[in-house]
Amino acid sequence: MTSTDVAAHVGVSQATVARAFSSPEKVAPATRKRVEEAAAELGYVPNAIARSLKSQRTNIIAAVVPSVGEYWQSVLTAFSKQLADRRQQLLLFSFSDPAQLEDVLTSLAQYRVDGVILASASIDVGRLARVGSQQLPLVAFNQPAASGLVPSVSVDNDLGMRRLAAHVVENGARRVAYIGGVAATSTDQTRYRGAAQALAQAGIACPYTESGGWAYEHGYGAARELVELGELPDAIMVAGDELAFGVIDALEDRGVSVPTEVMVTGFDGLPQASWAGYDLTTLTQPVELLVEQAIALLLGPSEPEPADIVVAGELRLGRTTKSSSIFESRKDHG
Amino acid sequence: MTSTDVAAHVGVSQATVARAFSSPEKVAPATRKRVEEAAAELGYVPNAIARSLKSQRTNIIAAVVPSVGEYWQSVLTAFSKQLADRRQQLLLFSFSDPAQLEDVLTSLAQYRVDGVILASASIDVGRLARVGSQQLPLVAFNQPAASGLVPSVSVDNDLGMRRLAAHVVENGARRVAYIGGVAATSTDQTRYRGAAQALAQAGIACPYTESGGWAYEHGYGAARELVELGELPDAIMVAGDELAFGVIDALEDRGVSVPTEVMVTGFDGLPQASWAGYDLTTLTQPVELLVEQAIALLLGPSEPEPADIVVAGELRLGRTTKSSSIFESRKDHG
DNA sequence: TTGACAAATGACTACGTAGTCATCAATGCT
DNA sequence: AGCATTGATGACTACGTAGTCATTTGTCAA
Repeated sequence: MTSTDVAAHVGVSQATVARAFSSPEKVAPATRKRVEEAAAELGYVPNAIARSLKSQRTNIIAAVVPSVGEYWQSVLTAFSKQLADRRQQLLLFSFSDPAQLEDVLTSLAQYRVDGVILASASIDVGRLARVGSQQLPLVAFNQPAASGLVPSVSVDNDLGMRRLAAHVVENGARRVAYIGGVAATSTDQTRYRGAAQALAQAGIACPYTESGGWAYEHGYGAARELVELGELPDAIMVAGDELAFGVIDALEDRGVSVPTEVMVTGFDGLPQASWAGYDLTTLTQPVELLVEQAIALLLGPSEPEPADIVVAGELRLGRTTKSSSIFESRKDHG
Repeated sequence: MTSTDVAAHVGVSQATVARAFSSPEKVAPATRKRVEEAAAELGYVPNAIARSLKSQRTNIIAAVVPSVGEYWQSVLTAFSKQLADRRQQLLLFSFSDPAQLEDVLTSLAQYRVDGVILASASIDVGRLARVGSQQLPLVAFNQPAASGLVPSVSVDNDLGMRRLAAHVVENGARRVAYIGGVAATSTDQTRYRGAAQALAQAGIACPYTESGGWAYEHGYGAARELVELGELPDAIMVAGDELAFGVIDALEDRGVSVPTEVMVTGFDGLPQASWAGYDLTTLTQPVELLVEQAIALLLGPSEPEPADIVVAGELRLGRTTKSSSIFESRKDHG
């Protein structure tokens, strides 16, 4: 069923049928009505493939996103919603292993999408630059390393961690440990640096432990080791919420009470951070806003010149840093 | 940069360049090599849009998925992974409100995808039938109502709930309450029926409470009301894991201990069910297997005649139904 | 009444590819 | 040597649409 078929049925030319759908104002109301009725009757729907070929616009945005991780899923949800509002479709490319990225980018290139959102901490800078060098509109999402190379949108990792650090210090923490995700990623580095520097200003050291991933079990494992080594700090700052959930569960499984004995902070502001079971102190990323900015960069009127948009997050205070009496007394003396 | 450009550069015809990419075995090795080198040099990548137009296959599968819900996110992840393995792309159509479905299906029709996965509990049967009546390959995912109308793949909701019910009875529960999601959905109905019938066989009633949604806060709210009404049962069977997390947190927030005072079961087997903080007894859906079956139906060699594939889930026993001494004694006397 | 002008529509073509068919060279067989 | 067969390649065209340009129709004013 093509526009030509409909045209024959109505007794007009194919061009008129095409116009009736793509620019209705150029067709006389009476004609338009006849075309629409015939289309409905025959079950005709414009072919987006053919339109894309002719018009050189697909109305499709590709998202390259890691296939695991609570955080990325929430980002994906936001993208899908906001793109739908703008009548764009989302072509999803997910990968579990950075090694697959090569394949992903290859098949991505074939689809002539209108833009690409690159969301992953683990894309190395070289590859990024190569992708960016194509004429394809591209936005890096929450990838501090992309700064300057390609347009990017991120939460203010540094500021966020500083605020969390200030908060735990204010609540009386004097010894602080940091549990990171993957040390090789720029996100991990930026966050740790923020925490370490803020703590250093208060004269507090901040030893770093790499958990090796961003998932619950990585956090659980890292915290378990910390407990087994003894010497628990007053607070553990964790690089991501999902890790933090694992840290909390590992602590409590071993009889270490949060926050009475150890405070815990996260980062991301996942929905689960607000669940009563965790009620985590964390930095909530304004995901909707970040996504909005990313889409604006992509679909904006002009070519997005390499712009780096950094948005501040919001401090969420949960029970995991409620100052206990121990810390309170210490605060008084400090 | 088109195949014609590459052809001119190499000194062969456009047809040969096209063949070098789409069916390399039909091109002499030497020629193929020259074409590949020229393509790499010029940065040529085949245009999937044009190919789709010509070949009438897009290699794109559309997924229509609710934009919220932990469960759907895990399903989506599985689809995206498995489709990538089969060199298919995933075009994502998400919706937060069933009213948006009309729009979604309209734009979906334009893209001439090779198949559609319809994953939602809240698509009404009439609409389903209408979509199914097109010649478009379609699979309904976890939608009991689709049976007979369109090919479908689901977990065995009935069996799963029966097994959970048997388990709580075995652990000594005598009074059981059921918290559902959205009563109008077939998933909710099927699950409740399974639980109610299994419990009836043990002579136990199973009052149903609708929570009004599938999210954490719906479960939390429903459980809070249950507590405030007093008369707590021995066990609460919940229609979904995410709801169950809310139920557990609501109970413990109000000083009701799980499982000592009340047992809780879920359904779905989300990753978080295995987190130590919840360690939920639930029915784990074999998501990877379900997805595999759905894709097989879609991409299978023949037209998928309306087949209903039902796969059994796996019982996961967590601490939320560990039989306490109270129940143990009761079990002895039972 | 006629010329000027706008609105509506039709004819035609290009977008980039892949499949069909034809052509040509090389090989194997009798 | 002559013929059939196979493999490699080129010419050509269709896929379904939208934009360009030309043509027709209708309207209004002088």
